[in-house]
Amino acid sequence: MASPCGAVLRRHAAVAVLRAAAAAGDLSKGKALHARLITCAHFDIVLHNNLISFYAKCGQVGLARKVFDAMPFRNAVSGNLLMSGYASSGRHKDSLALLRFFDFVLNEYVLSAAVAASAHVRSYDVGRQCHGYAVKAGIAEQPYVQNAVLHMYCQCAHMEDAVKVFDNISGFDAFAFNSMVNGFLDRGQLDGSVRIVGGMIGEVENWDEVSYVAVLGHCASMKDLVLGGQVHAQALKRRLELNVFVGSALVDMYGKCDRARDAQYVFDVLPEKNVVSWTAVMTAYTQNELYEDALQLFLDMEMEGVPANEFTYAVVLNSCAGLAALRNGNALGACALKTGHWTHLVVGNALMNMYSKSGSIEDAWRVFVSMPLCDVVSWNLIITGYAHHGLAREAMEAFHCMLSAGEVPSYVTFIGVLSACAQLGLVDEGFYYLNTMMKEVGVTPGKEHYTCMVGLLCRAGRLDEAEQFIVNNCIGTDVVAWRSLLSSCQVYRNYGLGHRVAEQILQLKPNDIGTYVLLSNMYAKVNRWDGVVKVRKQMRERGVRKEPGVSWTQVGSVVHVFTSEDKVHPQMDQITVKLEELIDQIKAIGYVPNFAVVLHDIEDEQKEEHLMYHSEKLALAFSLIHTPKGETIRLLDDCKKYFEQMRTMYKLKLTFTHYWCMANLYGSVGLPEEAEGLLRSVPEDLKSRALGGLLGLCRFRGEWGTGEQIALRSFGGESKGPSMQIQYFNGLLNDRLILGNSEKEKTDDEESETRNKKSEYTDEQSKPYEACLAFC
DNA sequence: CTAGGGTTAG
Repeated sequence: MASPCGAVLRRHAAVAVLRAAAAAGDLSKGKALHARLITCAHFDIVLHNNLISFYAKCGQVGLARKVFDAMPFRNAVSGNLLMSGYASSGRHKDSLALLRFFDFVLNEYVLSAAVAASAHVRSYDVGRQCHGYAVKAGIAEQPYVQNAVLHMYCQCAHMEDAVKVFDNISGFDAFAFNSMVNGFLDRGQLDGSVRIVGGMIGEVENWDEVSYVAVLGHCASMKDLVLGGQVHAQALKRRLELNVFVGSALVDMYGKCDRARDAQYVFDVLPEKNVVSWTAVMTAYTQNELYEDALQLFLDMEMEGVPANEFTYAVVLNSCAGLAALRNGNALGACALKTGHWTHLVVGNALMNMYSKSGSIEDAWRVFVSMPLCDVVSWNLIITGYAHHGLAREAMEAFHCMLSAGEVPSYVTFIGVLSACAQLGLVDEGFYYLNTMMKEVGVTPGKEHYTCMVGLLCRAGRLDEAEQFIVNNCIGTDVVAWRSLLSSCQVYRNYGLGHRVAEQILQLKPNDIGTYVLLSNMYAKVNRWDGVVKVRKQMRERGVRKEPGVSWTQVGSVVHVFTSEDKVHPQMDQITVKLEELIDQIKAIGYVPNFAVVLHDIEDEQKEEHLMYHSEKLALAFSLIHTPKGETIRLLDDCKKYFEQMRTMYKLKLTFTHYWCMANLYGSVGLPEEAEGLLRSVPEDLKSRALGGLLGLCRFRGEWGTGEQIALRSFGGESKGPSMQIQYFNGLLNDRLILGNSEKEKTDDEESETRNKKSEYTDEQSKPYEACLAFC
């Protein structure tokens, strides 16, 4: 029997049950009650609102909406409940769309929800309108509204507006400070975040855990390990280091400050690890070049049953990129496809990066065209990827596509574009991009761009202009720019300028081996042996040594890394036996042992050992033991890394020898496509000689057909006629060794050394591998 | 019957 009093009682009971069901997440209990209420209850706004609240908390925002739509009268509470329902299921757009249907006055609750939704969808316009409404309604000063507005301006990248709101707040409010720090960090405005963090330091006792995360993010961006350590100490004091958010932020901070071990320690003590903390520690490893450890952690994570997300895939793919581990990268790409993460922007970008760094620009392109959406990073990857691979025309074409797609080029874009211009010798275009277009899009040229321009001028043989350019643009203290000029001086045999440049560089006291090699070579060319002595002396003083060689290969799913004189590999005995066997075999067919070219003298008795323990040889012997007959062995080492650095980062003018060695290395480890691709990028003036390297390889392997094809293709449409090409190829067949035709082929390193000592050093290090492959 | 900010990628 329904009486008014009974109805009220029942309504109170129903509200209590709904709240309990919502707290327990018990959808069916609440639904059953709803069904009963429809038949017998007296419905008012409060009961309706409770139903909305219940459905929203159970994640059934669609049902909550049905209740809302069916209400005869609604109030601000109904609106707010529905909006927060949409917010918690991430449907911020739908939440904003509701505003048009609200037939009641918006209060501070609804407005802060609306402003928060605008922040989520990054809609400055809607957010500002809401702010205006709040000002008119006189509730803009309410703390919740004010903070939501402040956060909205930060998210929508209008820091000027945010600062205005921020300045209006009196006293210390953790929320406001946190939003400001994160806003500045997202925009990369470190000066701004320094100011805000400065204001927070005296208020540590008022920080909440989000403050720790924000300030740690600031330390990570600034690489401020001193402040970071202090924040860590404060977190320990308040037992916050075990909080998964704070812990992950600490891991990230240590990783970005180059402290991988500290990052690992923080991670290890975390009692609850989620996918973010796992990914953060993997990132720390990757950024500190501990790629194998990062990949191992990925497996550990899988073992723990924590599913990877798109960021995880991005990180492990970057580890693969660092290792040039094409097979792992491919497999991880397949996993990402299977788990549905492939379509994420970050995964696509990481895949492109991996393929590009592993030498397969075609695959990078395939990923690029199949990505559902791309951003400026994707375009940069494809442009710089093409430029890296010596495909400057394709790089320029991609750049023009980018412009017509309406994407705004960034700092990185112009590095790729200018280096492509340098490869193509497009001086005027280069200056147009530097002086006109970069201004138009608001990118301030940096050292990298100026260095590209130096390379461009050098490439065009305008060495004096290049020198002037260095001086005019105040990059005279940059060793890289001078190095670029110095190597060009050698190419163009301008030893007068070269000598001057060498003196300049010497004054800068560089600390990398490559520069000293160039310098000593330069002095040797002009017969200034006093200069060579000076270079050696400075090198010793600065403690510059040749870096130990590292090579790696993949057998099954494991990447094995070898260093020179490696003695720790568990299968070292087998490897040594195999290696001795191989060396005996190739000695029998006329191989004369060569020695690694180093700048330091090797004692006679150590020579044989150096030969034996050279890292590439170890990796090769290992691969041969473990790889089925006929399968391709992929062996990569620092040569590739150094080569790419010389070519792209330092913008060095490479000599024929560099290309030859690299192509030969690729060929000898079973990557003839890479060798061919590389040789296609050889500058015109060096082409015929570099081509000889690849043809020689074909000859060595008895691949006549391939050799002929390469000869035809590489010369096709260019200066020489077909018959000449074949003749050239055939002519090479008669030489026992390709390098036999010139004494200039010695590596730049040691030319002076060889001249003095008439020693047995040559650059034919790759030859034994060819022989090995011919045998096995 | 109602509310805010955070960690991982290039």
